[in-house]
Parts: sequence; structure tokens; C-alpha cells
Amino acid sequence: MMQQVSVFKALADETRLRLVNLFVTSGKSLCVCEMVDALRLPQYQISKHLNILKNSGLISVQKSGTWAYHSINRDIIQNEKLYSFLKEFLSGDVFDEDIKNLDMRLMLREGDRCVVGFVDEKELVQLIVKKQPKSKISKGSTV
Amino acid sequence: MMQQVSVFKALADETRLRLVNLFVTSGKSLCVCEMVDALRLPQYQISKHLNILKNSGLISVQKSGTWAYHSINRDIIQNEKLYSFLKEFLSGDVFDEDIKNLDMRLMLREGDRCVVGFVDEKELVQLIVKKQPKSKISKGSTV
DNA sequence: TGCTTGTATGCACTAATTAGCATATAATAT
DNA sequence: ATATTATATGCTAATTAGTGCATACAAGCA
Repeated sequence: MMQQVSVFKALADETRLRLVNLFVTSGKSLCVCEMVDALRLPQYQISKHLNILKNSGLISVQKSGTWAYHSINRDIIQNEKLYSFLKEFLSGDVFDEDIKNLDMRLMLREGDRCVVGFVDEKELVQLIVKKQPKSKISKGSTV
Repeated sequence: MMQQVSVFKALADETRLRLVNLFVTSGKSLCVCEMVDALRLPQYQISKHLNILKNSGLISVQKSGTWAYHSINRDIIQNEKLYSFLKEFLSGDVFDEDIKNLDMRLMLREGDRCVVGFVDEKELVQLIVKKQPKSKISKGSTV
């Protein structure tokens, strides 16, 4: 298939656009469990869609132990034009919600590395609260 | 379907990318028979693919008698970023060949309007030769 | 070695997309 | 009216793509 076609085919799916949105908005390398938690879709779906993005040349992977950090290839996205287009084109309810979830999830990183696997919504909040050692300014402390 | 998805779905097909290439490279409104001759595909395919591009909001049509002039919507292509990306991304053998065919075909216009229907390759060359009234500089005239 | 965990993938099923052909529509010309 | 021409569209078969589930793989840890 023509490379141009495979790039647009890769982008022609809601789940994959949501993944691309995570990359262009966060600007980070993300590992699979983080994306699973952000999009709240089954792990096998995320993996498969990432594979399609990879085959089109849009993203690439760097393994670190069992973790797999995926990141967008800014060079293949010629002249940054597609990249900056995507950055402003991908917005709205679903995309924004995903970013909110991702931001929460990224608070669990240590030294900017992923250190936990899948975490459901409730568990995530608890873990974040537990992780804030210096914040005595939390609500309802000394009123 | 999300508008973002439908835009990329519209672009996720070789024939439709070839059509888009005609628009972004020529910068013109084109009518169906001209695109049929440029891409050398059956008329019903061109019409159907144009309809998909139209539904995604990428192009629009202006009728003039039986002729239908299609043109790309530069405003929906946000901030011109996608437009200029496409302009440089869509190149290579097939795309270039299409443009060569289109350029020939556009020589048959009169006052920048389409005045003939489908024309096969041989017929096209003959018509073009016939159309050059002032060119006494053609090959082999007064050597 | 065996267990757990993060990630990838094979298979069956279903849904979505495309091509091909015939035909419809609508404007023009005779 | 009728014929012609430019364009659109309905239908079917064929292909492609996505989902869901189970399971495989591979690295780290007991």
C-alpha cells in the first residue's frame, strides 16, 4: 500500500486518534498501561491499535524491561505541519476527557518513568492522595 | 461519527488521495469528466469517491448546467496546516502522473471552463494539437 | 524453577468499505 | 417530444477492518 494511504488509514479510527491525541498533547513517551487507563479500553485493543500506528510509521516503541514506551515520530510527520494540525484538530469532549485521565495517571510516575500497571479509577485517586507527602494543604486539615 | 474521524476516513483511500492531489496541486475547481480523464478510472468511481469527500466536508460542489465543479474547502482544512501538508505529502509516481494528465486535459478548457466530456488519451492529444491556432512554431514547419 | 505482570497476537465473528455494473436524473440540443 | 450527455446512485459481491476472548510471550521476582 502507498505510504500516504497507510498514514491516513492509521488516523482513520476513533481509538487511534485518541491515542495520537495523548501523544501530541502530552508530548511524552507513554507506556501501554498508561494509555489503557487514559482511554479506559481493554489492553488488547490498545496494543492492536498501537501496532497499526507503528506499521504506518507514525509512532515507534522503546522497550524497557516489560514496559513498552511508545512515542510519536515527529520526523515522519513532515515539516511538523501534520503534527501541529493534529494538535489543534484533536479536541473536544472525548479527547479532553482522555487528557484529564492521562494527567492523573502520569502523577503516578516516579522520575518520569512508569512504575505501576493498570489502575482503575478509584484506586488511582487513592494512590495519588497517598503519594502527596508535602501537601498538608489538602482540604479540611486545619479549619 | 466524530468529524475528525470522518475527515481522516475520507483521506484513507488511494483514489480519494489522488483526487485531493488534483485539487491541492492545481488549485482549481475541477469537473467530474476532467478528473475521470486525469485518473483514468470509471466515472462512477470518481463520483462516489467525490461524494465521500463532500460528506466529510473536505470539498464542495457548484453546478453549472450539467457540469459539476468540485473544489476543496480551504477553510475547513484548519489553519491551512493540513492543506500545505497535503500539498507536499502527496507526491510520487502515481500522483505526478495524474497531474500530467490533468494538465493536458485542462488545455481543452475555454475561458477556464470545461467544454467537453470524457476524452481518451489519443483523442486528447489530437484535440490539443487542433486547438493551437497561433503556434506556427510547432515542430517541422519551416525548416 | 515457578509465579506474577506488562504486553502482544491468533482466531472467529461481525461490521464497514469498495468495486462493478446497470440504471436513474437532469440539463441541453435537435 | 426525443436524443444526447454529464453526473449520481441503488444493488450485490468481494474485500477489508474492528472486536472480543483466550492465550502466548518475555521480563522480573519469589
